[in-house]
Amino acid sequence: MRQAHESEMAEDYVELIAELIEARGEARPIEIAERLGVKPPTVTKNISRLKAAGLVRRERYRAIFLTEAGQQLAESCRRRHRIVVAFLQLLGVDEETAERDAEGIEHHVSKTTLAAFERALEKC
Amino acid sequence: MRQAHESEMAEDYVELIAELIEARGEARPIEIAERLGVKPPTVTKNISRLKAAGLVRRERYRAIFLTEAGQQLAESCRRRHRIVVAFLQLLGVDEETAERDAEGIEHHVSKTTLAAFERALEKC
DNA sequence: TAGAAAATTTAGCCCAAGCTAACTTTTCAG
DNA sequence: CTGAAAAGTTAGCTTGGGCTAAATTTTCTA
Repeated sequence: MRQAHESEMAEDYVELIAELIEARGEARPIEIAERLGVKPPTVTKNISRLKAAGLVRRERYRAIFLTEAGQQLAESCRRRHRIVVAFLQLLGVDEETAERDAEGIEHHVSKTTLAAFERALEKC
Repeated sequence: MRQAHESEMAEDYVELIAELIEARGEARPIEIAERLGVKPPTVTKNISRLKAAGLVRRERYRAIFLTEAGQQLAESCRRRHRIVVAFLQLLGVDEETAERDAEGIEHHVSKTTLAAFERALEKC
C-alpha cells in the first residue's frame, strides 16, 4: 500500500504553490513566506525538503514549480480543501471561520469522512 | 484576551489523564505511554511541561492528577471530542473512523464550528 | 522481608520547523 | 550599464517532541 503520508507542511506548500502558479504563472519564495506567515529562510529550507521528496522542481534563486507528483498532491489537497470549506459553510459557519478551520481540519479528514461531507453537500 | 492556546500535546494529555482518573482513580505514565503510542521517557518529559504550565499536579514516581485548570481544560476537550465524534457518526462515518479522525480534527474546531456541529446534532 | 521485576527518570541523542544575522544573487531605476 | 534595492540563501541557534540506554525507585512475590 503506497500510503503517501506527506506531512502537513508538504500539503500546505504544494497547495499554495499551485494557487500562486495559477494566479501569477510562478511561485516565489517571498510570496509563500508572506502567505504562510513565515520568514524567507524557512521557505528556502522547506522547499529543499519538498524537492528532495520529489514534489517540486526548482533551481537556485528561481521560481518554484510542481512536479507531476506535486501537481497531483496539490490537486487532491485543493479538492479536499474546497469540500471542507463548502461543507462548513453549509452548516452555517461564516466564510472566514470556515477557511480558518479548514486549514487545520483538512489534514485530518480521511477518505471516508470526506465522502460523507460530499454526500451532505449533494443533498443540498 | 486570555486565549489559552494550549498545544495539541497538552490537550491530548489532559483529556487522557481525565479518562484514566475516571476509570482507575489515577493516571500512570506507563498507561499514558501505551495509549498515546509513545515511550515512557517522552511522557515524563511532557508531564513536566504540563506541570510547568500549571495543568497537572504530580510528585516524582507518583501518579498524575489534574489541577483545577487541567480539569477545566480536560472537560472542554472531552466535550468537544464527544461532539465531533457524534457529529461524524451522524454523517454516516463508522465509529472507528470517527474516533480516529476526531483525534486530529478536534484541535482545529473553533467555537463557531463546534456550535454548528451541535446544531446539526440537535436537529437529529 | 529480600531480591527480582516493573515502573519511572535521567542523560544524551535526533529531526522538523521556526528564527536572526550576514552574505550573495537578481532585478530595476536612473 | 551601473549601483542600490529586493529577493534569496547560508550559517547557526532554539524549541518541541520523539527515541534508546542506563540508572533509580517502587512494587510485588517467593
